[in-house]
Amino acid sequence: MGEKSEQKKKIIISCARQVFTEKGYKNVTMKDIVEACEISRGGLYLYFDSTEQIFLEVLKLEQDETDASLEETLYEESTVTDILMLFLKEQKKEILRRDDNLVIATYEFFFVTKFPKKENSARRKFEMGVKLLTEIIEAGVAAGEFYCERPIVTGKNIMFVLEGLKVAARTVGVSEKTVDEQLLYILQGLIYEEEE
Amino acid sequence: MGEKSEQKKKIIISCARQVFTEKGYKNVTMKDIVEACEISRGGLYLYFDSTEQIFLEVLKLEQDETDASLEETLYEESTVTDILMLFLKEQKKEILRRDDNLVIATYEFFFVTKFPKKENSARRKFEMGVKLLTEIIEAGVAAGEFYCERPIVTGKNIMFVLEGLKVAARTVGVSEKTVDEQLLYILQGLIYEEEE
Amino acid sequence: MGEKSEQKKKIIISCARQVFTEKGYKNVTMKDIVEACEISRGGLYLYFDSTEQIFLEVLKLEQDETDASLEETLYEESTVTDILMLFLKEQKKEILRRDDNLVIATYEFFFVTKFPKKENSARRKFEMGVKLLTEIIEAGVAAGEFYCERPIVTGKNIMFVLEGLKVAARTVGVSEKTVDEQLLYILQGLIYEEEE
Amino acid sequence: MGEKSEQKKKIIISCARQVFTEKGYKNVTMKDIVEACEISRGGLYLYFDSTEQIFLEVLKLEQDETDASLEETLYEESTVTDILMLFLKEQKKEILRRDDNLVIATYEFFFVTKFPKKENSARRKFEMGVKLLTEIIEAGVAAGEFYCERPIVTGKNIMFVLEGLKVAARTVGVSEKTVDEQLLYILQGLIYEEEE
DNA sequence: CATGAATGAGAGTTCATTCAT
DNA sequence: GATGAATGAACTCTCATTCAT
Repeated sequence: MGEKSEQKKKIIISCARQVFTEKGYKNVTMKDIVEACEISRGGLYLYFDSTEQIFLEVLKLEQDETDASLEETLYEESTVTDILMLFLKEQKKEILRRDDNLVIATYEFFFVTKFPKKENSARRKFEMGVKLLTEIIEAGVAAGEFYCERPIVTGKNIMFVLEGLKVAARTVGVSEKTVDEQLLYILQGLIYEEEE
Repeated sequence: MGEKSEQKKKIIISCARQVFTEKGYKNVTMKDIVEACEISRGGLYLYFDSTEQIFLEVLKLEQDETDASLEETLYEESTVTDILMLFLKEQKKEILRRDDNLVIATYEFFFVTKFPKKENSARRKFEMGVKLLTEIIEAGVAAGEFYCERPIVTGKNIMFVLEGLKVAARTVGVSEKTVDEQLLYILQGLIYEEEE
Repeated sequence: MGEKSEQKKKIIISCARQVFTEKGYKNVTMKDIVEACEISRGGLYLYFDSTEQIFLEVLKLEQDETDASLEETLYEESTVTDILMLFLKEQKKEILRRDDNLVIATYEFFFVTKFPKKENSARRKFEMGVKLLTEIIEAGVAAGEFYCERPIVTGKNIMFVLEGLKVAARTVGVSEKTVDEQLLYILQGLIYEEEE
Repeated sequence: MGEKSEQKKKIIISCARQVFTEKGYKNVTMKDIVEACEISRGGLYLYFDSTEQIFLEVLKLEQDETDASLEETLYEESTVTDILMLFLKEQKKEILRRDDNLVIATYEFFFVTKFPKKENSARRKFEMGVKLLTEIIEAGVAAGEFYCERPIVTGKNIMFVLEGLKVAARTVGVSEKTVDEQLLYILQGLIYEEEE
């Protein structure tokens, strides 16, 4: 497959992403994707063999983009607290976002497929989150902005809270107020409070 | 429907529960349930119209049982800390449980079905968790065992962490060590530390 | 599946037989059979999973019928020569029969499927033919009607000639005259000629 | 089409022959041939429109080669019996040959295609076999080596036996011993036995 | 001439749902 | 009420064939 094919592949992945966003993972058929791409039935099979394969590519693309945007924006901020707040703000967006949103499909996917533990991109994403938070916290402690005894455990804790919020938002429902409340709670748990 | 019918319905729900436990929500077909119940194809339709309906009943049953068992066991303990620890221990079991386990199916279900907000039993369960934790925390504060400024927010926070752990255990994988670490972290965040 | 199902199965096999007769083996699709049976698409799958399975049943039925008819008719004759002639006459019919005829489909089937040597019904049929001929010849020799040194080898030889005629009739074409000529040749090779 | 095209055509036919040898006739798709030839999909259609057309060319090539080799080798032998034995030995090879072998595909082809009687190369081959055998037998009779009343009928008979063996070898299975037995039987039927 | 991406008809298969018994 | 055979819509996947480049 030449360059052109790569181009086409990307278009398919992009259309498919939209479909997964709307219907989740398991509900999506090859036919859905065919129709979304305005491609022929057989045409799709030239590039991909199954919805699973396509979804994996969607995830890969997703990850690359996330990685890039994180790096880019985070380190422009001045204080560690600002960085953390920016991170949490991004998370808030992802938690509450209703429209363009792969979160559900991703959960479904990892629930259902017996994923080969390595190459599990969700895990990578989670671990990167923990690492990032840990670094931020450590930097904050060093800068005298934060108080934290075990940054790694706290980092993980925050990631679990965020994960819980994401899921809850899509199952039981979570109000923006609740999200704000929780993010503030996280922040306050870290910020050094002199009066204590 | 007479008594006999009620009886039959219960049998179906019980068999179906097993199926959902094994295959999640979306993967389960009416055929699967028919086979598990050793009932006739048409017979099943006398009681239920869809897997969705059946799953809702499974959830309802589940809830009743959970409610009952919670009430029962919790208030036998002596100290508030003990009660909290017992609660967390139960949660740990649910987080790590691999075999008999409706968690995945439940998530899937609430992801996919545009749930009628009322009657959302997952929400009720979550809220009950928050309420229980809040009560425990308040009792703990009153007893001088805990320190906590806003019990409700902390209660929610704990529930989100637990939710995050549950999901993570089924997607990216979570070790028992990590679970213990997080539960301990929760506990330590509450217990009044005099030296501070 | 109860008795009624058995009934239905037989109807399907019978319709399918017709289809195989007309189109050979490989050309037949499940759809063809569905249409021939005037059954629903899914209905067929209640009874059979593949054309292969159906064809095997057709063959089985075929065999049973052949076995029965052979036994029945053969032993009514008076002299061994008459018996042999009757057998050959039957074979002639099968060689030349153009209309109701599974021969081609059967060859195709055994060409293409890597048949489990045992359970190969074509083999059984061939061997039964050899056995029958051998017995006839031996009886003929005993009765002083035939001359033959090694009845088994001759029996096989005759079966191979008949096999060759059958195939040739369906590939290169064989005239009735040629068939008669060959059958006569076989007969003359056996009948004791005193003048020699 | 120029010389170059002829060249290409031959390459295609040669590759296709290999494919037919491995998969029979009906199982071969244009795709298979495209892949075997390492030619482009569209390219193949410049030369041939269907697998049928290609197979016909394969057969033609086959025939030319067979013709040539027969002529060449046969008439080097000294006695008629030797010539016949050589012929039968060649046939034995073809009967038992498992690997490089178009026999099955050829049968399949002539079963399925409603062959235009003329241009039926299988028929030509069969008739050439009969003619050759008849000549050999007649020569043998003239030389006093064979005894035979109607050489043409006997020639046909031998061809039918060989045909039967070929088919049987590919359907019900035939041991080498059986082939030898039959070839010997043919030979003994011809050789003049003085003691009689 | 040559390429190979694209098309769409059609085969195989599964399942929710109905309905005569 | 209960049964399970039957239906047909929908999905997956393959391949002969075309056509812009």
